[in-house]
Amino acid sequence: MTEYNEKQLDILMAAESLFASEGFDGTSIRSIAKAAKVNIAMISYYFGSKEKMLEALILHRTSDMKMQLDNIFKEDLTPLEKVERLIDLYISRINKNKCMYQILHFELSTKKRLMDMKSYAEVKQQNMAAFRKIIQEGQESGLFKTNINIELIPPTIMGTLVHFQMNRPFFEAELGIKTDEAYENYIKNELTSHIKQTIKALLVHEN
Amino acid sequence: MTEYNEKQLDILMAAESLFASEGFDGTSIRSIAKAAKVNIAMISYYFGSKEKMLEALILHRTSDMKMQLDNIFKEDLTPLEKVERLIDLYISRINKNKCMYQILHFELSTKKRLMDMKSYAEVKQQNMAAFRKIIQEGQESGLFKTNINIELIPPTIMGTLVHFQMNRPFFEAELGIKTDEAYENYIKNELTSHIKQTIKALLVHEN
DNA sequence: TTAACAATTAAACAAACGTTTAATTTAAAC
DNA sequence: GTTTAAATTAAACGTTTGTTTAATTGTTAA
Repeated sequence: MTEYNEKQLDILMAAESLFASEGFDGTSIRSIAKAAKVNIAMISYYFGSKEKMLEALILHRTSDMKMQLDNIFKEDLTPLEKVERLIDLYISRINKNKCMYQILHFELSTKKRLMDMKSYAEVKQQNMAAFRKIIQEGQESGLFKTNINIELIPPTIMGTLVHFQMNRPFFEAELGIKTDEAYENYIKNELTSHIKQTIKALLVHEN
Repeated sequence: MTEYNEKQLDILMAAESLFASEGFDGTSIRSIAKAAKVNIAMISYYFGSKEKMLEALILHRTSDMKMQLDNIFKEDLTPLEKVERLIDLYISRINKNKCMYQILHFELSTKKRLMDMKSYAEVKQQNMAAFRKIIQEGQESGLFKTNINIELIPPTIMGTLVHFQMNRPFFEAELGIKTDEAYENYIKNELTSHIKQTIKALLVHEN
């Protein structure tokens, strides 16, 4: 893991915020330099180019994620509890890294900058492997149904949240949400329990 | 509904495809003109500016969607059949308008070009109202559970599909999908039935 | 103190950008 | 055939873009 000094981190954080709200192509290095309070030449000086800085940023954040993931799945819980724990983890992580996911979303969908994304793909693979293991554990103990498509459950979990975030203005109007706090609370409570309820209904036999 | 001549449609279609794959800021009017085989001045001539052309494009596509929606919900089906029908509609529509959804996704998430999007918001509202009506119908007849959050079901349906599309390279590798045809078939079959199964499990009392 | 290197700056660079101009061609109407 | 307006063009416009240069300041070590 590469280390960055304070000024380099200033640049990366300013870039992250701007890339997320304006897009990579919509953000000039002059605006990044201004936000980070450094000279525009510092970006090329430290990172080589605007594009290499994006790579550095993505690498920086995804290696962060990898560390977070490792600290889970060590406790002794039932498969269902583990699934719920994983949903909580997904949601909090996406919320914490909103900007980075925004950027990743666009960069993944565009063919313009076909950067490696190897680091991100690794995180996703680890995620999927861990998830599959939990589900199979639940299936073997007879708790979970077996006629399900395991690979498509994470898309349902993450997709629901991301779609909600993407259409925030619409749902704020639809649900009468007026403050940032109320919005965050809605995600923490209603949205989280909707996702858990949905996955539970899909997985667990009704008795 | 504004009508466009053939050349104007050429421009709009070229722009749609490029905006989707390169992003709005990543696409130059010169590349659009080249793809549409017109002089670069024709874009300003017909639409006023690059940004106004994007507005025209979004308006053009969303008014298309509004028309499509009206032709549903007239048949005599059970609530569950209607839900399944709606899921099919969602999926085929997102698939048919992949490019436009790509563009909308980015434009909604960015604060850069705060265009009205009134037309799109209308479509979403109509969608939600129609969906709510179906669910309540099912609840009143005792078929559907009542402890559910109706507003969050469309995000689960659409989010699952969009997340799958967004991470296409990952899922192609994960699922061993090698051709475009196999990918489209996977969406038509496995993904569609996963979504139906999930929503059904959430909505319907077992047996 | 001086040598060496890192950090920082203002200025300049060519290239690409969206848009406009002014001239020309095409098409339609009379 | 002439007139009138629309369609189309190449060229130029002024900005903004990402990057580099060359000079200066700051820091560290001998």
